[in-house]
Amino acid sequence: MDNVFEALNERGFIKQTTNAEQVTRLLGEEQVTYYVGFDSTASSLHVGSLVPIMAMAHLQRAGHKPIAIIGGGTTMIGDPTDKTEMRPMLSHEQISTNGKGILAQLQRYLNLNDGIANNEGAQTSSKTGRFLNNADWLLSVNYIEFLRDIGKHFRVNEMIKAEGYRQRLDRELGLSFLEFNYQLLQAYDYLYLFQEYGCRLQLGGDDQWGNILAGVDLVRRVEGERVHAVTFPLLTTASGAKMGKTAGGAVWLDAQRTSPYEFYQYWINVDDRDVSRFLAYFTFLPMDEIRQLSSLEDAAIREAKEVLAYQATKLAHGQIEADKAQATSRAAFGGGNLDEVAMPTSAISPERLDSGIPIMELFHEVGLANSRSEARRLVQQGGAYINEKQYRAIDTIVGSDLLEENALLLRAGKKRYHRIIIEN
RNA sequence: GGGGGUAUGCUAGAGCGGUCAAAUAGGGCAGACUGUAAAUCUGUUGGCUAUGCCUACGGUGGUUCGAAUCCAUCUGCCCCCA
Repeated sequence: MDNVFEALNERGFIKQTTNAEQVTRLLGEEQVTYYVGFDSTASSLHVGSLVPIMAMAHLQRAGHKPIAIIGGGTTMIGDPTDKTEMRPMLSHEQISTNGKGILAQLQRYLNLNDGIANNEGAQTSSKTGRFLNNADWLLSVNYIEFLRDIGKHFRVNEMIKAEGYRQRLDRELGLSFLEFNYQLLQAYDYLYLFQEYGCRLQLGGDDQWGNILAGVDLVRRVEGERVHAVTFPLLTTASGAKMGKTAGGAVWLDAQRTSPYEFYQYWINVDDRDVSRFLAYFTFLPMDEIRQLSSLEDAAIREAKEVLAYQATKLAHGQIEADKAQATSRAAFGGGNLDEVAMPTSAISPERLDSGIPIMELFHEVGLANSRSEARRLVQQGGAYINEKQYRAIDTIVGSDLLEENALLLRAGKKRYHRIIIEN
């Protein structure tokens, strides 16, 4: 059987490692406990977090044991490395609320227990991972002890050489002492997880390399043990944008924020040049199959995109939702039967429709336009369709005469659909 | 602690006291072209009971017939000195 590390590497997950050979050997010889920290500034993860999640899942499938932590303690400080400004600080309660949402999402990909609440949980196997909040150990840290036990291992001279800090210092942007400590806390996380759970591998985005290494060093200094680090490349789309950004903002894993259909559409609409990379990252399909899909050209690339969208949606929302999303998408764009399809739908009373509704009001109400003015523009510019017929007059009144099989199919622009059915 | 600067629409960034809902760029949206892709071109981009009205240029007060533009003060951010 292939070594997981090699498999990950083949899929493009590996950017830097402390030592590729040693990591490979470690993963081949024993069950390794590994950890990844997740941003807990929101109650949902977005597709950008999918890279670490998928990597964790590959590792767990190979028999290793994950720990996912949310930065209840560190988020309260704000990581200075990737930002030119401070990150927002959140309250403890806020973070643990967010954590619940994040855990639920991670559990779709990983076999994880809430390590905080029900550690005694029933169906745990040796692979079952943990979900922890670093606030649990960071908040109780005693400052003097921390300085003495941890702080003494850090050289300020070295810390300020780090790219992230240096940028902040060079630009005279200022770096608060609070932020300067971020690295120590993250390093301490690693030490703690090593001591408590025998964690010997940390993974993270490449921007975390410095912070992760600080942890590796700390473990070596304190415990005299060699632990490892692996980073993922930071994903951008072919057009240079950050991964997972779309018109309406981020693409979330939470079905409430980004519906499975929208999620599916995100992947379908991915840039051609991103397809093969994304298949490797965001699906579990064997590489042979991915290579085959990647060889498709021109319009046929859409087949590959469909596979990508279906697989990614299935992972995030389950097969049933993925099937629905696919059917909807196919119907909407492939000329299939739109009536049978699950798309955003709302109901309207027959009385209201009988008395007629201005087209602007209708498009605004169902969310295809954010305001009446926007709806007006949409109509004027020829982007408003009802039952696939374009309406350009802003004084159009939509009445029951337009019903087809008791429903109205609204479309805004080329891709956004909404169906209206009659209430009964 | 002292001195100075800055605060504008989704973002960046212009803005003479009237003609500013506010230049320009990016982003977004729509149209054309396409493959539900990219690139390109065009239009559009505060709200509304819509040839007009309302709300907006960090907060609050003031000067003025009239302020995003002037004054005072408060707040945030930044810089210099200590």
